[in-house]
Amino acid sequence: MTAYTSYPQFYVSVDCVIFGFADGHLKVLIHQRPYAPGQGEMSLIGGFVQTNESIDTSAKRILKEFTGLDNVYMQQLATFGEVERDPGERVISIVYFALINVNDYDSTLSDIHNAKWVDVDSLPTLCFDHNDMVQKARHTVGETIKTEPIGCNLLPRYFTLSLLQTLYESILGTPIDKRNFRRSISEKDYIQATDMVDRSSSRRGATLYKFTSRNT
Amino acid sequence: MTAYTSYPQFYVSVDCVIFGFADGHLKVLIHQRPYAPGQGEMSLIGGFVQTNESIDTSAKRILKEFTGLDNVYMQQLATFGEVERDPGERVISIVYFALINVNDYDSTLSDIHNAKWVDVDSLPTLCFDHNDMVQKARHTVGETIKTEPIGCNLLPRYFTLSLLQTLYESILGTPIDKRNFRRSISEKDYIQATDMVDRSSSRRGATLYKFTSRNT
DNA sequence: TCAAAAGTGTTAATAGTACACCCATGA
DNA sequence: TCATGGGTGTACTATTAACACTTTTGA
Repeated sequence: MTAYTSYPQFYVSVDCVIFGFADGHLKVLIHQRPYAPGQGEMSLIGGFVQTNESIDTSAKRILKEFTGLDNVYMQQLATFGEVERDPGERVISIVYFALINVNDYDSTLSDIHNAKWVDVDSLPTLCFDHNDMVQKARHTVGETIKTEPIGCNLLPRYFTLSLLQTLYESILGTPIDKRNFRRSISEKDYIQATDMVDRSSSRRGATLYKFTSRNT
Repeated sequence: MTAYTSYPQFYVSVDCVIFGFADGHLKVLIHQRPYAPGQGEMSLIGGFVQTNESIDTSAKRILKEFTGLDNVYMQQLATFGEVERDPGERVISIVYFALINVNDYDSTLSDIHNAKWVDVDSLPTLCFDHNDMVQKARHTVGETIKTEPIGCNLLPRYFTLSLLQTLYESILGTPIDKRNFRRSISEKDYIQATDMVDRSSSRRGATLYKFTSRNT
């Protein structure tokens, strides 16, 4: 039980890159750090691992605290462990990213945590190595969305193909040909048309689609 | 400086999935765990993070201790943090994988550490969650080798195309068509022929190739 | 009637897959 | 002379990329 006592112990934190999609842009939830070091700087959502929880559980707890959400698509990204990454104390940080529907987000929590959604393409300077974390997370989301229907986690239940395309474009950072996009999407079996029509964004109206299995 | 004192601290270990290639098979270096818990069980190469080193540095140090090697291809894989993953104490383990040339391996270290190379396809039961670590590492190596010339780290400086193909087959776990393999490899610019011939494995002799830039 | 977004097919290029025989040599 | 591994090309299929016009409808 005590074979390890000669080894040092460390604070271990979890930082979450929480992605959302709004106004045609990929967004990240950040907040003002409430304590030193870096007090007042902008920061990813994070917290410390507790003794009674696994790191996955810890990530879910933190996400719930800041968004009000359970059952969210979440994935471990990487662990950041430079000695001086946190100028206060040595903290090893395990980074997760999450994809959430911003409409489900409990916006009353914004005030409590000084949190806000910012466009991933115009992110301010964040504390410590948090900008690196976002960059890496964004890259991974981009690679993943090419093959997996993870977009369902960022969109409302019903959505138009134009919105879906805008989502892909904002994640990948490149324009996509409309016809090629629609063909490739329809060859997969992720989504299906409904008989509903959205008239809010065009006179003609656009067919509303839904994901076939709402995978969390 | 003391804003974090109310949070718990943890032992943080690094476990390394060290891959080598010998006898036409992908191998992993494992050893007999010298201390409790799990004393005597087979284990990945690992150690504890020290206060004065980053986690990357820690991984390199551990690799050097067990193989004698510096400047090795190494990549962080994932962090394992179930509460009870180590039955002795709570230990959060950051996993790296490394690709080394088994000929460079200092085999005198085998005796010191009770280490041996075992075929990745007939791995014994390892302690804790180490089998999961190997499985995940192998998957990542397989994905990576499809697009990156990481094979150079597993092979001797000069090698035949047959050996290279065997390497790919052993990593991917599937047979590959010889002509297609040779074409696809020659379309990339990873490797170039030398004027040397290897006669050790065939009467006719096979052209020896080398990687164009020896990336570590 | 027109502005604005929705919707729709074809062609060319590229990448990937399947497949079988001759070559050079030492024993 | 023959057994062994080395070396080579072609046809088919699937995937990806490029590209422009018609439809619907509310203002």
